[in-house]
Amino acid sequence: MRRDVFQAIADPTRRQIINLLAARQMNLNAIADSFEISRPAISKHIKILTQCGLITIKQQGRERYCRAELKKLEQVAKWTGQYRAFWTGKLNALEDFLDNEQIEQKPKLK
Amino acid sequence: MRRDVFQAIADPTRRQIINLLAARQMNLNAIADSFEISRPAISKHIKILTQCGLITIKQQGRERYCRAELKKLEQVAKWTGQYRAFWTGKLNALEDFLDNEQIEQKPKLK
DNA sequence: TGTATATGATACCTTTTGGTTACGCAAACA
DNA sequence: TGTTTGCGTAACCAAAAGGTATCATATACA
Repeated sequence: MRRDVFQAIADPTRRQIINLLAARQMNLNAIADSFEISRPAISKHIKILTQCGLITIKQQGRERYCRAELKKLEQVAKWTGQYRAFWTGKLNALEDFLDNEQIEQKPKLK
Repeated sequence: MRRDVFQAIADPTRRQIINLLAARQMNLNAIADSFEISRPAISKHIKILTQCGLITIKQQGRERYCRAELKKLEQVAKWTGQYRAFWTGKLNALEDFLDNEQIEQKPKLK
Protein backbone atom coordinates (compact mmCIF):
# COMPACT_ATOMS: atom_id res chain seq x y z
CA MET A 1 0.00 0.00 0.00
CA ARG A 2 1.38 3.33 -1.09
CA ARG A 3 1.18 5.82 1.76
CA ASP A 4 2.46 9.21 0.78
CA VAL A 5 1.34 12.74 1.32
CA PHE A 6 0.18 13.19 -2.28
CA GLN A 7 -2.10 10.23 -2.03
CA ALA A 8 -3.32 11.28 1.40
CA ILE A 9 -4.48 14.71 0.27
CA ALA A 10 -6.09 13.34 -2.88
CA ASP A 11 -9.30 12.68 -0.98
CA PRO A 12 -11.47 15.75 -0.35
CA THR A 13 -12.66 14.46 3.02
CA ARG A 14 -9.08 14.11 4.18
CA ARG A 15 -8.27 17.63 3.02
CA GLN A 16 -11.21 18.89 5.03
CA ILE A 17 -10.03 16.99 8.06
CA ILE A 18 -6.67 18.70 7.72
CA ASN A 19 -8.43 22.05 7.42
CA LEU A 20 -10.35 21.35 10.61
CA LEU A 21 -7.32 20.20 12.54
CA ALA A 22 -5.29 23.16 11.37
CA ALA A 23 -7.61 25.38 13.38
CA ARG A 24 -7.61 23.27 16.52
CA GLN A 25 -6.96 19.79 17.83
CA MET A 26 -10.00 17.58 17.91
CA ASN A 27 -10.85 14.11 19.06
CA LEU A 28 -12.21 11.55 16.68
CA ASN A 29 -15.90 11.94 17.47
CA ALA A 30 -15.70 15.70 17.12
CA ILE A 31 -14.22 15.25 13.66
CA ALA A 32 -16.83 12.69 12.70
CA ASP A 33 -19.59 15.08 13.76
CA SER A 34 -18.41 17.50 11.08
CA PHE A 35 -19.13 15.01 8.32
CA GLU A 36 -22.07 13.07 7.00
CA ILE A 37 -20.20 9.80 6.82
CA SER A 38 -19.89 7.30 9.65
CA ARG A 39 -17.35 7.38 12.45
CA PRO A 40 -15.54 4.23 11.27
CA ALA A 41 -15.11 5.87 7.85
CA ILE A 42 -13.51 8.88 9.51
CA SER A 43 -11.43 6.53 11.62
CA LYS A 44 -10.01 5.02 8.45
CA HIS A 45 -9.17 8.42 7.02
CA ILE A 46 -7.42 9.33 10.25
CA LYS A 47 -5.43 6.13 10.05
CA ILE A 48 -4.23 6.98 6.55
CA LEU A 49 -3.35 10.53 7.58
CA THR A 50 -1.45 9.17 10.56
CA GLN A 51 0.42 6.59 8.51
CA CYS A 52 1.85 9.22 6.24
CA GLY A 53 2.65 11.58 9.10
CA LEU A 54 0.11 14.28 8.31
CA ILE A 55 -1.42 14.00 11.75
CA THR A 56 -0.28 12.76 15.12
CA ILE A 57 -2.41 11.50 17.96
CA LYS A 58 -2.23 12.27 21.65
CA GLN A 59 -4.11 9.88 23.88
CA GLN A 60 -5.98 11.58 26.74
CA GLY A 61 -7.85 9.02 28.76
CA ARG A 62 -10.31 7.44 26.40
CA GLU A 63 -10.07 10.29 23.94
CA ARG A 64 -7.53 10.62 21.17
CA TYR A 65 -6.67 14.14 20.15
CA CYS A 66 -5.63 14.57 16.55
CA ARG A 67 -3.18 17.25 15.59
CA ALA A 68 -2.27 18.26 12.06
CA GLU A 69 1.42 18.05 11.22
CA LEU A 70 1.31 20.73 8.60
CA LYS A 71 5.03 20.69 7.97
CA LYS A 72 4.44 17.49 6.06
CA LEU A 73 2.75 19.53 3.35
CA GLU A 74 6.05 21.13 2.51
CA GLN A 75 6.78 18.15 0.28
CA VAL A 76 3.77 18.96 -1.85
CA ALA A 77 4.51 22.67 -1.82
CA LYS A 78 8.01 21.94 -3.03
CA TRP A 79 6.86 19.81 -5.90
CA THR A 80 4.35 22.34 -7.16
CA GLY A 81 6.79 25.11 -6.36
CA GLN A 82 9.11 23.96 -9.14
CA TYR A 83 6.50 25.20 -11.57
CA ARG A 84 5.48 28.34 -9.75
CA ALA A 85 6.77 30.56 -12.56
CA PHE A 86 4.08 29.16 -14.81
CA TRP A 87 1.26 30.83 -12.95
CA THR A 88 2.95 34.01 -11.86
CA GLY A 89 2.59 35.12 -15.48
CA LYS A 90 6.25 35.72 -16.10
CA LEU A 91 6.98 32.91 -18.48
CA ASN A 92 4.06 32.93 -20.85
CA ALA A 93 5.73 34.46 -23.88
CA LEU A 94 8.79 32.26 -23.58
CA GLU A 95 6.63 29.24 -22.96
CA ASP A 96 4.62 29.70 -26.14
CA PHE A 97 7.76 30.29 -28.15
CA LEU A 98 9.38 27.11 -26.89
CA ASP A 99 6.27 25.06 -27.52
CA ASN A 100 6.39 25.89 -31.19
CA GLU A 101 10.14 25.48 -31.48
CA GLN A 102 9.99 22.02 -30.01
CA ILE A 103 7.56 20.72 -32.55
CA GLU A 104 9.41 22.20 -35.52
CA GLN A 105 12.67 20.74 -34.30
CA LYS A 106 11.49 17.25 -33.62
CA PRO A 107 13.61 14.66 -35.42
CA LYS A 108 11.88 13.45 -38.56
CA LEU A 109 11.57 9.73 -39.03
CA LYS A 110 14.08 8.43 -41.53
CA MET B 1 -15.60 9.71 -11.18
CA ARG B 2 -13.85 12.47 -9.31
CA ARG B 3 -11.43 14.26 -11.60
CA ASP B 4 -9.54 16.97 -9.86
CA VAL B 5 -5.93 18.09 -9.77
CA PHE B 6 -5.31 16.65 -6.31
CA GLN B 7 -6.40 13.22 -7.40
CA ALA B 8 -4.47 13.51 -10.66
CA ILE B 9 -1.14 14.18 -8.97
CA ALA B 10 -1.70 11.47 -6.38
CA ASP B 11 -0.23 8.89 -8.72
CA PRO B 12 3.58 8.90 -8.94
CA THR B 13 3.57 7.92 -12.61
CA ARG B 14 1.39 10.90 -13.41
CA ARG B 15 3.69 13.22 -11.48
CA GLN B 16 6.60 11.91 -13.49
CA ILE B 17 4.70 12.48 -16.72
CA ILE B 18 4.16 16.06 -15.65
CA ASN B 19 7.86 16.37 -14.87
CA LEU B 20 8.73 15.08 -18.32
CA LEU B 21 6.28 17.34 -20.09
CA ALA B 22 7.41 20.36 -18.14
CA ALA B 23 10.75 20.07 -19.92
CA ARG B 24 9.37 19.58 -23.39
CA GLN B 25 6.30 18.49 -25.30
CA MET B 26 6.22 14.82 -26.16
CA ASN B 27 3.98 12.49 -28.06
CA LEU B 28 2.42 9.49 -26.42
CA ASN B 29 4.92 6.87 -27.50
CA ALA B 30 7.83 8.99 -26.39
CA ILE B 31 6.26 9.27 -22.96
CA ALA B 32 5.54 5.53 -22.83
CA ASP B 33 9.19 4.80 -23.67
CA SER B 34 10.20 6.52 -20.44
CA PHE B 35 8.27 4.01 -18.34
CA GLU B 36 8.17 0.28 -17.79
CA ILE B 37 4.43 0.03 -18.08
CA SER B 38 2.52 -0.49 -21.31
CA ARG B 39 1.42 2.20 -23.75
CA PRO B 40 -2.30 1.73 -23.01
CA ALA B 41 -1.54 2.27 -19.33
CA ILE B 42 0.20 5.55 -20.16
CA SER B 43 -2.67 6.43 -22.44
CA LYS B 44 -5.05 6.13 -19.51
CA HIS B 45 -2.90 8.35 -17.34
CA ILE B 46 -2.79 10.92 -20.13
CA LYS B 47 -6.57 10.80 -20.36
CA ILE B 48 -6.91 11.50 -16.65
CA LEU B 49 -4.42 14.35 -16.83
CA THR B 50 -6.29 15.79 -19.80
CA GLN B 51 -9.68 15.49 -18.13
CA CYS B 52 -8.56 17.61 -15.22
CA GLY B 53 -6.80 20.14 -17.42
CA LEU B 54 -3.24 19.35 -16.39
CA ILE B 55 -2.20 18.65 -19.96
CA THR B 56 -3.51 19.62 -23.36
CA ILE B 57 -3.02 17.79 -26.63
CA LYS B 58 -2.08 19.12 -30.05
CA GLN B 59 -2.73 16.76 -32.91
CA GLN B 60 0.01 16.73 -35.54
CA GLY B 61 -0.81 14.24 -38.24
CA ARG B 62 -0.96 10.87 -36.55
CA GLU B 63 0.96 12.09 -33.53
CA ARG B 64 -0.50 13.81 -30.50
CA TYR B 65 1.78 16.16 -28.68
CA CYS B 66 1.14 16.52 -24.98
CA ARG B 67 1.84 19.76 -23.23
CA ALA B 68 1.76 20.32 -19.47
CA GLU B 69 -0.58 23.04 -18.30
CA LEU B 70 1.39 23.86 -15.21
CA LYS B 71 -0.82 26.75 -14.20
CA LYS B 72 -3.31 24.15 -13.06
CA LEU B 73 -0.97 23.30 -10.19
CA GLU B 74 -1.62 26.70 -8.70
CA GLN B 75 -4.71 25.24 -7.07
CA VAL B 76 -2.58 22.77 -5.14
CA ALA B 77 0.04 25.38 -4.34
CA LYS B 78 -2.67 27.62 -2.93
CA TRP B 79 -4.08 24.93 -0.71
CA THR B 80 -0.73 23.97 0.76
CA GLY B 81 0.24 27.64 0.82
CA GLN B 82 -2.31 28.33 3.54
CA TYR B 83 -0.07 26.38 5.88
CA ARG B 84 3.26 27.60 4.62
CA ALA B 85 4.06 29.29 7.92
CA PHE B 86 4.18 25.89 9.57
CA TRP B 87 7.35 24.87 7.78
CA THR B 88 9.11 28.18 7.54
CA GLY B 89 9.85 27.78 11.24
CA LYS B 90 8.22 31.00 12.34
CA LEU B 91 5.25 29.59 14.18
CA ASN B 92 6.65 26.74 16.19
CA ALA B 93 6.62 28.34 19.61
CA LEU B 94 3.13 29.74 19.21
CA GLU B 95 1.96 26.46 17.76
CA ASP B 96 3.11 24.41 20.72
CA PHE B 97 1.60 26.90 23.13
CA LEU B 98 -1.77 26.77 21.40
CA ASP B 99 -1.77 23.00 21.23
CA ASN B 100 -1.55 22.77 24.98
CA GLU B 101 -4.04 25.56 25.59
CA GLN B 102 -6.60 23.86 23.43
CA ILE B 103 -6.59 20.68 25.38
CA GLU B 104 -6.76 22.41 28.76
CA GLN B 105 -9.62 24.57 27.60
CA LYS B 106 -11.74 21.87 26.08
CA PRO B 107 -15.26 21.90 27.48
CA LYS B 108 -15.62 19.20 30.12
CA LEU B 109 -18.56 16.87 29.81
CA LYS B 110 -21.30 17.79 32.24
C1' DT C 1 -0.74 0.10 -53.24
C1' DG C 2 1.07 -2.29 -49.41
C1' DT C 3 3.27 -1.81 -44.96
C1' DA C 4 4.79 0.36 -40.78
C1' DT C 5 3.53 3.67 -37.20
C1' DA C 6 0.85 6.29 -33.64
C1' DT C 7 -2.76 5.92 -31.11
C1' DG C 8 -7.71 5.00 -29.55
C1' DA C 9 -10.89 1.61 -27.82
C1' DT C 10 -12.42 -2.63 -25.75
C1' DA C 11 -12.50 -6.48 -22.77
C1' DC C 12 -10.76 -8.32 -18.87
C1' DC C 13 -8.34 -8.92 -14.38
C1' DT C 14 -6.72 -7.83 -9.62
C1' DT C 15 -6.13 -4.73 -5.93
C1' DT C 16 -7.34 -0.64 -3.56
C1' DT C 17 -10.62 2.72 -1.97
C1' DG C 18 -14.27 4.43 0.55
C1' DG C 19 -18.06 3.27 2.61
C1' DT C 20 -21.30 0.38 5.69
C1' DT C 21 -23.02 -2.49 9.94
C1' DA C 22 -22.00 -4.92 13.90
C1' DC C 23 -19.31 -6.05 17.73
C1' DG C 24 -15.85 -5.51 21.53
C1' DC C 25 -13.48 -3.14 25.10
C1' DA C 26 -11.50 0.19 28.21
C1' DA C 27 -12.31 4.68 30.47
C1' DA C 28 -15.54 7.64 32.80
C1' DC C 29 -19.65 8.67 35.06
C1' DA C 30 -23.91 7.94 38.23
C1' DT D 1 -21.48 -1.67 39.99
C1' DG D 2 -23.93 -0.84 36.00
C1' DT D 3 -24.17 2.19 32.06
C1' DT D 4 -22.66 5.50 28.87
C1' DT D 5 -18.93 7.16 25.97
C1' DG D 6 -14.94 7.04 22.70
C1' DC D 7 -12.89 4.44 19.70
C1' DG D 8 -10.67 0.21 17.31
C1' DT D 9 -11.64 -3.63 14.42
C1' DA D 10 -13.66 -7.15 11.56
C1' DA D 11 -16.56 -8.57 7.81
C1' DC D 12 -18.54 -7.17 3.95
C1' DC D 13 -19.62 -4.52 -0.38
C1' DA D 14 -19.61 -1.74 -4.72
C1' DA D 15 -16.96 1.02 -7.42
C1' DA D 16 -12.69 2.83 -9.02
C1' DA D 17 -7.81 2.38 -10.07
C1' DG D 18 -4.14 0.59 -12.51
C1' DG D 19 -2.64 -2.69 -15.28
C1' DT D 20 -2.71 -6.15 -19.39
C1' DA D 21 -3.44 -8.12 -24.24
C1' DT D 22 -5.86 -7.45 -28.36
C1' DC D 23 -7.98 -5.25 -32.11
C1' DA D 24 -9.27 -1.24 -35.06
C1' DT D 25 -8.07 2.78 -37.71
C1' DA D 26 -6.02 6.70 -39.75
C1' DT D 27 -1.65 8.62 -41.26
C1' DA D 28 2.82 8.25 -43.41
C1' DC D 29 6.27 6.01 -45.94
C1' DA D 30 8.30 2.98 -49.83
